[in-house]
Amino acid sequence: MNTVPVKRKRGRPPKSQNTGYQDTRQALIGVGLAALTEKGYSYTGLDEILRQAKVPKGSFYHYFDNKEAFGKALIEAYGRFFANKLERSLTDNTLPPLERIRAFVEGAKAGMEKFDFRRGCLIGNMGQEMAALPESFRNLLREVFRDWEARIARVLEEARQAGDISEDVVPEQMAQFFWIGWEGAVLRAKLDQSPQPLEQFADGFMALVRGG
Amino acid sequence: MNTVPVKRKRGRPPKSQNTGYQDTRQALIGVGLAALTEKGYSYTGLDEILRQAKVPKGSFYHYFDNKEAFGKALIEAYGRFFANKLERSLTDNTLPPLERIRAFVEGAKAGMEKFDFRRGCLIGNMGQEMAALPESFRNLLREVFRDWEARIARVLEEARQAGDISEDVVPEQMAQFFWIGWEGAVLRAKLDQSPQPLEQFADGFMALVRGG
DNA sequence: ATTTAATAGACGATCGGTCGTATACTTTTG
DNA sequence: CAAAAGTATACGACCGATCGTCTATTAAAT
Repeated sequence: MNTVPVKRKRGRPPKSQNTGYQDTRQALIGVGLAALTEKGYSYTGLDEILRQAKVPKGSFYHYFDNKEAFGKALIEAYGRFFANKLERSLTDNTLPPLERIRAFVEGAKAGMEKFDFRRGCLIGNMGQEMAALPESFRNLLREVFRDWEARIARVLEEARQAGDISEDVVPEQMAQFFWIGWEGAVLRAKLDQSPQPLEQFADGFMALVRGG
Repeated sequence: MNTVPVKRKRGRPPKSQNTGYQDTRQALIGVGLAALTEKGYSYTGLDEILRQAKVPKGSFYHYFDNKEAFGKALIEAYGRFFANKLERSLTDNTLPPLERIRAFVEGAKAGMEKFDFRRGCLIGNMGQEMAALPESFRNLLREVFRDWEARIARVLEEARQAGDISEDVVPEQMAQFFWIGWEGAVLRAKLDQSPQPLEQFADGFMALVRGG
């Protein structure tokens, strides 16, 4: 999630040494992800991101139309990053389906702990901020949730067919329940600076799907 | 939650007509609650609150030391307001315990609908923002949750004794689970502009406590 | 020579916060 | 009891810092 910035001269850089146009852009996105998972969109100023990425202010608007476009890029980047992380746990066929969800939870716990529970979920942060955000973000955020939901639903369906969970749970509904509560748990973990809310929610969720 | 502002003359107002010192302060808090439940602390500027409350800037700093002190007053005001609302549902003895929680959920649904799902929970908003907030807010927010938790736990204990829910649910733990997930549901309801996440979570929660 | 990637720096708006002053009520004092 | 002193509330101009954005300019690439 971090990219090393480069010291640049004024004017167009020579082709030889440059690792390409994407470097600066990637640096901005990397720093942006770190900042927004921590403090959200509204509170994070461009200056701070630019300073951390060591990218001059004038350059920002070369790579992005405005802050809104930057925000969209971050949503997309985070959605992809997280879907990937999720999929790594959820497709681990050495584990039974429910254990894979558990594995994701453990991974997330470790991830939050690593940053002392300062960083949460970028999508959750922005969802909460929605009233202060460009309306164009709403659908992007919802689509990310729909994607994540589908991935959990698939695993629950597997669990159902394996007979690990009650016959009458509807995987799609349970998956929605999972992400609703999960975002709440992340929020609370940040507030309490503890993994306990994540565990608490995960335990409840497991009991729910097992008990039907 | 709203207070009507009055046009004031310069200087200290005469005692006869004035409804007292608390008027301006109350107007600020009323407008502040509306603004913060919608957009959070960081994004809400004092100027906006002052404009809406029709209170000049100079007066603000007469009633509050700074924005931080104002924020604390809002947390307290909201905590009290909400605990009250909560208690009205939870002590309705014409209903069995679990139905009272359901009643709260219905009330909250109506409340969010009334404002087109723009306003959420001030405590949840600020919890998510915590990384961008004065550290002094953290304990206040946690205390509010502890208070709300105790109230739900009490009802769950009643339900347990009435035999409405599984013997082996631990009321305190379930109450924590409730608020963890509830804040997630409110977040999602704002994003989706729909009461469905609130229902979805409530249904799951009910199934969980019943099933043990 | 023209185009394009990249930068420097300034722009107006707004941020939280301060200050001097106007007015009304309360307390102290002679 | 009246005048003076002190306090409570209100007002809005102003401050430096920072916000997101934009224009002019530089230098490499074609």
